[in-house]
Amino acid sequence: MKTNTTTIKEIAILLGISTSTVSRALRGLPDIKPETRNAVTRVAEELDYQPNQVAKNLVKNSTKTIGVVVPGLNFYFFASVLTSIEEAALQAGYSVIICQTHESYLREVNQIENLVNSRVEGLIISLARDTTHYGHLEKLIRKKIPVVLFDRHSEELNISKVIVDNIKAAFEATEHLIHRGCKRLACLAGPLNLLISNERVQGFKNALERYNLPFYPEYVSHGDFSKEHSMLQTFNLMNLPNPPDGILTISDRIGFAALHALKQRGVKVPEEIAMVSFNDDPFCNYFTPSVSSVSQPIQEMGKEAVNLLLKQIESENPVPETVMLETHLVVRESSMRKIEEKEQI
Amino acid sequence: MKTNTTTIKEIAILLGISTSTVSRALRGLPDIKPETRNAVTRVAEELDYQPNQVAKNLVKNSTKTIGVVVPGLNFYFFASVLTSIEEAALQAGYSVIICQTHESYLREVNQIENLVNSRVEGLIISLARDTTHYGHLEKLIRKKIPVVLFDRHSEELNISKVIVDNIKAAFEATEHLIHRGCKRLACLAGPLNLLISNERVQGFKNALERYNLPFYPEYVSHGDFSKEHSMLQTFNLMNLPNPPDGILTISDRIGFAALHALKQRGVKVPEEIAMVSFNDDPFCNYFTPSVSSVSQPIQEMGKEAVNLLLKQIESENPVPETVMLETHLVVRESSMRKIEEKEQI
DNA sequence: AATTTTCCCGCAAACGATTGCAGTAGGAGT
DNA sequence: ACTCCTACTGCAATCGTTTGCGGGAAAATT
Repeated sequence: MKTNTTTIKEIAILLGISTSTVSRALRGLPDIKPETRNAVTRVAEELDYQPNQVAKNLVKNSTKTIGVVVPGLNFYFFASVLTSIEEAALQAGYSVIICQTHESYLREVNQIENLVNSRVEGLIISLARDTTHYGHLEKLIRKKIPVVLFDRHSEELNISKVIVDNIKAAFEATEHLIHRGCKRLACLAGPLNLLISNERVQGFKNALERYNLPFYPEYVSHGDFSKEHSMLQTFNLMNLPNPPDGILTISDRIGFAALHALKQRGVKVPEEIAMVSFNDDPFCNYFTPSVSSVSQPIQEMGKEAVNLLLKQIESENPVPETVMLETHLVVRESSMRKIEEKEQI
Repeated sequence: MKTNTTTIKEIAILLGISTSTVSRALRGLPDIKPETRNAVTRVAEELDYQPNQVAKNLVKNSTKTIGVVVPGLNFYFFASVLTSIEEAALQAGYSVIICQTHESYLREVNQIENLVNSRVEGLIISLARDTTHYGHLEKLIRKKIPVVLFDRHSEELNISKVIVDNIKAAFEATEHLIHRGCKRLACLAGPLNLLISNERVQGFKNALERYNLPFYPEYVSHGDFSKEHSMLQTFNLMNLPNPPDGILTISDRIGFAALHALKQRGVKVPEEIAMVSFNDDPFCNYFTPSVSSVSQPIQEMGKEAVNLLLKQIESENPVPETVMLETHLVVRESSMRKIEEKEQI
């Protein structure tokens, strides 16, 4: 259907003046006689004039928008970071366009291309699960389009990032399990090509090593974050001849599914198996037992991502920066088993 | 920083031909000599030419985008509908711009205005909690901008909608509780001005009436969906001289909080209090007891919303349509109390 | 050889705004 | 009466595309 849009030209014709005068009048520029200004604003009001942002963008050669590309909105973590990104962007006078990749590499490439074609002034990206090569991102660098990666990044890329020390975070979470008396520790990880997953596994391993606990490869299981897969991974762990007594899951999505699986099996958490997870989803509180989880500084991540991006947009010759933020472990019931005296730290 | 963008003009100059030829060559239009076409595509490739969507939109006077405005992305329901909207839009060759209102009326007005200024070709909207007057939507009608409301709508507006029969859904959920032997039914509702909340309360009342159960106003409690408020509402119910033995919550967010509160009080669910909720969030499965909930046809809602919108965009004189979709109650543990013989239906 | 047709390609306007510069009218200054 | 400002306003170019129309050269027809 044909939309009713009034243009600056129509106003100009109606008043018998030029479009430039109308434009200036509407924007409150000086050098416009009060009477004409009033006339213009009155007519604009009457005709419900709304400036065409598309035309504005073209002439200004600037859209004042940034694109945000995330794997999905169904995850607490991304939905929340996104909200804080939006907030920070708004403060700076930018609007944001949100895109989901649904973990697909192809979609990621497409979405980024579309955003670039729509002339966003910068991109904040968290990589899809399936992204293993980075030509599309290198292209952005070549085109000098400001980019900031967060959470799901890649070491290969010389791009600004805002991340957390996943190795340290996982180390501390594992350490906590060890302190609570766990001896046979398992880890439910994500896909093999996902950096943050591997980093967390690394932290897990480091902790075992530090505390002289044996590391069995079969105790580290990789999955795709799905509920089904995660539960399967958990069952597999339980079917081992010597099941673990502590599990680190590298995401709440996995953790919740694992907990569910354990419940189905009638395993007592934390008595028989203690558990720590990642992301501190608000639902952690709702579970019985409530779930211990590594909390990421979501607000700050969004804010920092926007900061880094704006810095790039504004500076003439920006250098990639990496901002590393602090995590903290939120201890809840799922990891609080009673410990014997001698083990207490 | 200055972005490296190549324009059609640069290609034209480089090849000593006109921009129109370049434009036609790139778009595969006829009437271009194969050699020139090849030359153009080669240079375009080399220079990483990406068409400026902004300019395209301006001349075509069409953006092939639709705007989606939702209260927030943190809710399973909206995040999911959104995904299915995106899917359907993509199929039809449209991209979507997602906006959150964070339940604020002002934000809703702003976001819609921005989208209109950016010349989206239509809007799919679910109203903010705080939206009580509808001038901004009536303006859209006046401007003949296609709009579809979903879920959170208003009866005052003569606009296309895709909704569910909330009264019926709540009736059935309540009926189910009655069938499971509940006698003193309570309802945890949303804000007083929220239509879907009131509809669900109405369905709740209808069921009580139908089954000759008394209705006590103090058993219907209104809140703002927040965890804190919802828990408080639950405690208040429990503090009544004669606490309920069945609760209908009009959203999982409220339901989960209520369940949490009941657990804190040591109330046995469903034995002492049975519970049914709304939205069928996947987390319903994870709770102990798992939560009975009214499932909404999320996929269809998104698809239908896009359908209705496209119909408006394409037709010359569209009439508002209302699509009402079917819900179904998913019964889980939270409502399955053992019932005595005589009560069995 | 003259005419018609076909095949390519370019000119220029258009989309809806912004903006540098020029121009006009009226009043002030001398 | 002349110049000079000042205060407004309009012209026209511009942003990067698309597109209707016209035109020239080569090929085909007569």
